Amino acid sequence: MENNKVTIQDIARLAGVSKSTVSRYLNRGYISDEKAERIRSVISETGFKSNFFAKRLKTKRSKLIGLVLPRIDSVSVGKLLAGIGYILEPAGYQAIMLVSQLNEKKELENIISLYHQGVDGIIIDSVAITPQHIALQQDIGIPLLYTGQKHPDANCLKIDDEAAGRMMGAYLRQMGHFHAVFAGVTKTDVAVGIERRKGFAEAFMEGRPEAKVDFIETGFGFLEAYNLAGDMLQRNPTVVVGATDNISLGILRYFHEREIRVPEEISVAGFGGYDVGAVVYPALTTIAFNFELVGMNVAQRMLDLIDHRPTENEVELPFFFLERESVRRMGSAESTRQTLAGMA
Amino acid sequence: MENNKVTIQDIARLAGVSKSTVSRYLNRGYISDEKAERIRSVISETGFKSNFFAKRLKTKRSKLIGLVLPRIDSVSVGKLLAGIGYILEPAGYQAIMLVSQLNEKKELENIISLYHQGVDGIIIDSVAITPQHIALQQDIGIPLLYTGQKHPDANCLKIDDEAAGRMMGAYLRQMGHFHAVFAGVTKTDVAVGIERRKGFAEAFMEGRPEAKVDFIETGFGFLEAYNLAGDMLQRNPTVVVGATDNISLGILRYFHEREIRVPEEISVAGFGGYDVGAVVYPALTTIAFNFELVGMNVAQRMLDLIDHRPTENEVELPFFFLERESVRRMGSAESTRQTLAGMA
DNA sequence: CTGTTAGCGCATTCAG
DNA sequence: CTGAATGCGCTAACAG
Repeated sequence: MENNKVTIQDIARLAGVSKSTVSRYLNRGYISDEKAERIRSVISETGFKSNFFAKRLKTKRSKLIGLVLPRIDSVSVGKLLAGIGYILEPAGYQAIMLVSQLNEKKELENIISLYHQGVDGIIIDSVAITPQHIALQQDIGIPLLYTGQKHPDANCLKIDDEAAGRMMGAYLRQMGHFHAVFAGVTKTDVAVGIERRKGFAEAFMEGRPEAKVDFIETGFGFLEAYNLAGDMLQRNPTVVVGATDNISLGILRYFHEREIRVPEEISVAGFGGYDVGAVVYPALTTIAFNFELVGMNVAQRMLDLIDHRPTENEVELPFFFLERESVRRMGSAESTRQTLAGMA
Repeated sequence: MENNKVTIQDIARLAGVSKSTVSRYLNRGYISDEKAERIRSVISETGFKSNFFAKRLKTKRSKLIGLVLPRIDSVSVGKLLAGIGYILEPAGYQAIMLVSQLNEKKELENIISLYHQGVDGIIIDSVAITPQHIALQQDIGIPLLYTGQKHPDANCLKIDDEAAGRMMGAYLRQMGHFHAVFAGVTKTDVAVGIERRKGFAEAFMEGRPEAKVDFIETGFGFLEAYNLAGDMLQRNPTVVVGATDNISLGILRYFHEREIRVPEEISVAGFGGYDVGAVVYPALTTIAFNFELVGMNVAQRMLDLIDHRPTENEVELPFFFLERESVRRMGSAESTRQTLAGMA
C-alpha cells in the first residue's frame, strides 16, 4: 500500500522489464512465465495497485455505474440497492449514487452529472420520464436504464403496476367488496399514480356497474395518509386501498386510534409487501413486490447494455399476493341479508 | 454534451487561445476579461465539461467520498445516507458506496478497495473496529472516519450508546419496573451489543440489588426476535427491552398474537425511534436517534478532515426519549397491593 | 513474446 | 496576463 506512490514504472524497473510488459501482465498478457513470475512477486512486495484515474483516462471505461434515486431512506429503495449490489459487485462494478428528492429536474441534473463523471451506465429509479429524459439519451453515449417508470422510447425494467392493481381489484371484488376508496398519489408518478390505480379500478368494477371506486390523492408518507383517513371514511367504503403500504399503514393507525375495527368494520389493503406490514395489527393484506429481485434484474440488464449484449425491452417483473388479516370477506353479511329477505 | 468529445483543446482552438488559458479560466485564473468571455461563450455553446479522470490524474483529488455500510436496506442506514448527502452534495462531493453485509472482513476489503479507487476519504458505518482497521490507517494516506462504533485510536463520531442505554434504564426504573429482559445482539457489535446494554443495566439496577436484568441474545431482524419472544416471556419480566426497534417490533407482534396485552400485562421498549414504531399498537416507547443528523455531522467532519481543519475526536451525538404507549407505570399495581396488605 | 513510441485530457511550471 | 512545454500513470499500436 505504502503511500500510493508505486507506479507501473517502478515495478517495471524493479522487475527488470518494460512498462508495457507490466501492463500486459496486468491485463490479458502475452507474457513468458518467467517474467510474469518476477512481476508478480514485485507487485505483491510493493503492494502495487494500478492508478484508477490513469487507467480510466486511457480505457474510457470506468467500471462505475451511476445510480439516480428518488430518495434514499425508503424501504423499497433500500431493497432495490441491495439487489443491484448483488449483481454489480461480483462483476467488478461499483455504484455511485445521487438522490433526486422526488424532483424531476434534479433527476435530470443528476443523470447529466453522473454522465460527466464518466460512469459506464446509469440506472434511474425514476419519478417520471419526461421528454427531456428521452432527448438526453441522444446526447449521451452511455446506456440509461429506467426502473420505477416506463416509457416506450427508453430502456425500462419495472414491475407491471397495472397488473398488480388488477390483481388487487379482482381479489377485493371476489371477496365481495363493492365500494372502495383508492388512496393514491399524484398522476405525475405514472406507475403508481396512474397504472396501479387504473388496473385496480378496472378489475374491481368489471361487470359491476353498481360497484364504486372513489379516489383520494395523498402523498407517499404515512403521516399524510393518516391525516386524510377521515375523508376516506366519510365516503363510507367497504374497503380502502392504499397505493403503497406506507399509505395503508397510516390509515390503519388512524382507524386504530378511533377504535374502528379492521377488518370487521372496514377492510384495508396496500401495495408493496414491506416487512412492517406483517407486524402491524391487523397484518396488512398487500401485493408484494420483490424489489431486491428488481434490483438484480436491473443491474444485470445494465451490464448487458454496457457489453452490447442483446436485451429485450419492456420486460416487467413478477409480484405476488400476500393475504393477511386486514381484508374481510363480505359474503356472509350479504348471504345473511338474502336469507332474511327470503324469509320475509 | 455531444458525444463527450469536446476537450479543453477544442475549446482553446475555437476561442483562439491556448489550452493553458482555458485551464486557467476553468480554475481560478489570471485571465483578461475579453478572453474569459470568449472562452465562456465557446464553452456554453459546446456544452464542454472537463474530463473527470484526466483532471483527477493531475490533481490527485477525486471529490469522491467512499462509504462503507454494514447493509443498505435498513432504516437507520437510509437516514444516515440522507444526512450525508445533505452535506456532501452542496460541497461538490459525491459518494461511492460499498456494502459489507455485516461482515468485518468484507468491511476491511471495502475500505482498501475504495482507497485504491482514489477517494478522498472514507466514512465507515462499522460493525466492529478491529486491530486491522487501526493498522490500515497507517498505510492509507486519506482520512478514515468511523460511525456506529468507536475506538480511541480512530476518528469516530457516533451516538453515545451507553448514555442512551442509561436513559432507558433510568426511565424504566422510575416507572417502577424491577425485572427487565434485555433482548440484545452479539457482543461483536460493541456499540449496540455492549455499550447500550451496559448503560441500561447500570441505570436500571442502580441502588436496587433486588432488581434484575436478564439478557437474551438475538439478531437484528424482527423475525429472530419474534421467535425468541417466548423465551423472554418465560423469564416473567415486567418489561422487555429490545436493543433495537426492530427487535421490539418482533416481540410486540408475538405478544399480540398470543393476546398478551401491552402494556397492561407486560411493557415493551426499544431503541432507534423508527417511524414504524409509531404506527404499531401500542405505539412503541423508544430512545430516538436522529440518524440523519448523525449523517450530517459525519459528512461535515469528513470534509474537515480532508481539508486539514482541526476537529475534536470522540464527539458523541444527541438522542432523545420518545414516550409513547408501550410502557406502563408499575406504581398503581404496587400501591394497590400495599393497600390490600394494609387492610389485611 | 517484448520493448519503444505515442498519446488519453488536463494542470502547471516556465519564459515571455 | 499568456502560450509552450512537460508529465500525471497507464494502455495500445508498432516493430521487432
